[in-house]
Amino acid sequence: MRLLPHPSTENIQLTEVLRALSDPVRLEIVVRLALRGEMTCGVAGDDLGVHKSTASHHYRTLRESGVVMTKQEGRLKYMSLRRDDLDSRFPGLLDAVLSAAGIPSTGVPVQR
Amino acid sequence: MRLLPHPSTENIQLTEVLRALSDPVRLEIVVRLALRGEMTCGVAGDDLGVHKSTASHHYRTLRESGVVMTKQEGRLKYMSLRRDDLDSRFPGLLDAVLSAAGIPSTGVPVQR
DNA sequence: CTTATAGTTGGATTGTTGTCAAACAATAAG
DNA sequence: CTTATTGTTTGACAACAATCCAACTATAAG
Repeated sequence: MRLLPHPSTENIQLTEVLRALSDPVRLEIVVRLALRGEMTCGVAGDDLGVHKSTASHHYRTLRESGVVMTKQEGRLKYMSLRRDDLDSRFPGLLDAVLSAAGIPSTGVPVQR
Repeated sequence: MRLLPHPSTENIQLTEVLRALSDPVRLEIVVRLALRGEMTCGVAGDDLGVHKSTASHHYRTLRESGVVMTKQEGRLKYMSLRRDDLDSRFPGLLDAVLSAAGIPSTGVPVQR
């Protein structure tokens, strides 16, 4: 199992995250990851309406911005949302975006 | 007093808002508006390190994406954050972004 | 009317981005 | 070893975006 290069939590930049999320194709990938959890690139990129190489570029943008974590197992690559990292760095941001994108709230701790 | 063309609340698009907020110059303008409330373009764009025409383009991007409202009075143009519109369309999003950008929470109703 | 102020517009430039297609790399399976 | 699968890389291209400068518009003030 190999891990690909990712930014550390403290190096995740707000504007880069917002930019990563501002593309409809990437946002759809993020929504899928939020709904169904970790999945392979193939599944995440299925029926997106773009070429697989285009999708691959989007995976990279999402990884380099710190939005997703990717690990390789065999010939598959598994992507997952970096929920905890994003929540700790930018509390409430991911939930607000997912909710705005039509996803039911995920029961993240309420701030009192 | 004149109003410039703005998207209606229901026509504010999530990806456009995220894109508008993903530029450091525009995010700084938004932060200023959040901290100090309505202000003229001149004040909002002071000391941003970009030419005034560049700032003007950013005002337009912010307005067309639905992030700010602009009204003209005399020879001045006043910009303000469309807080209520953004909150109603994408609850929690603006607060999360502002908080991530280093602004103290603004006492928006806690979700229970 | 002339001048100053506030901001926009258009052109030019430079760099970035989203896309596809084709070639490639790496792993797994026969 | 050969073939199939999964995903990346490279090149090309068109569209877009950020920037500056200069010219412009509109209002206000003298």
